[in-house]
Amino acid sequence: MAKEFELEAFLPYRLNQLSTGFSHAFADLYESRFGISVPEWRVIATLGRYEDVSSREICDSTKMDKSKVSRAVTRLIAAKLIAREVNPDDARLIRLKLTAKGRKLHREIVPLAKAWEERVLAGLSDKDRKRLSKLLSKLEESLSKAQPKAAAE
Amino acid sequence: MAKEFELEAFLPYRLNQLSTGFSHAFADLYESRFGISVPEWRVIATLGRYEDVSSREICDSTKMDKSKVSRAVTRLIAAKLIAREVNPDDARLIRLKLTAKGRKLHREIVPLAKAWEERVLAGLSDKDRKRLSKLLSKLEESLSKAQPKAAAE
DNA sequence: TGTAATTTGTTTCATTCGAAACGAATGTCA
DNA sequence: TGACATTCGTTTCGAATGAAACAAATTACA
Repeated sequence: MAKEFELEAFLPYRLNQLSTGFSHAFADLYESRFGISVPEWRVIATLGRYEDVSSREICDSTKMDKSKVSRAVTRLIAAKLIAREVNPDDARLIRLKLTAKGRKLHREIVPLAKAWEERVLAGLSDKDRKRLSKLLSKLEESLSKAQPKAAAE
Repeated sequence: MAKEFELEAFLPYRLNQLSTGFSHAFADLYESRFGISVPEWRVIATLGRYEDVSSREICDSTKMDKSKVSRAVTRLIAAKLIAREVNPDDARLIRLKLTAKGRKLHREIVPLAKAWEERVLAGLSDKDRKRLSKLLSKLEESLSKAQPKAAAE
């Protein structure tokens, strides 16, 4: 029965430190330059990959709360970075897509993201990177099992 | 020049997913049972290891914002889980320590944390766990370099 | 000394958060 | 058809957030 407990070695704590640290560090890079926030960047990134998606699909894919997505979408439309279009088959679904301005931003920010990630991972060998990715996948899998919400049945 | 960008493979995004997912999953376990929040649990965990620390030291060690720590400390004192004591050498520093009630909570929650972590890591071999820990260390190191705040000079 | 700068912890403020309530649209099923 | 349930996206609401202002205590240093 161990009585010592080191918060610094505790997995959720370490992940939290890394997550908030990296998110802020990267956001510092693009927030001032492009005037978008973290949730907005995620919506842009999603639309850069999949055109014509609905808010709900963005929720699913980014696992962001739907009110968060709704607010990000509202701001991005106001900034004319994305456009909405009602789905003729289901008026509840709204088809979102990047505008020309949004595509331009996406083209500029993606290399920035890649360069930034590269710098963060600079100390890791190719083998280390693969290992890291694999281990994170295992954790993701473990999380999805632990989360009763996702495993709705 | 790759034009594809997958948010799901982007490091800060993955870390954020894991971090918020795990934090919530674990918090669900103790919030209802012990009536404490995430920042409060961190303060308790820190005081469980180091007695007689000041708020500032908790800030340093947990990397939480000082207003966050201040609020957590206020609530924990109100709940009689920790006690404050003015440092006779420097009246700005407040020596915090667990009360008997706080130590009891700590004794109960630590095994819970360990068991929970064990469950999350269940799919990983010992070797994988060591690798994960080492890789996270490298990322932590990379982050501390990238953060100009910490490297104040 | 004494004055300015720094440190510590609290509080204020505007913003952000997510859970829940909500309206509108669609689906289900008798 | 009609009644009820469900889904999608927005909005409301109370709580949490972090940056900045702040008071009190200490330190630096002229």
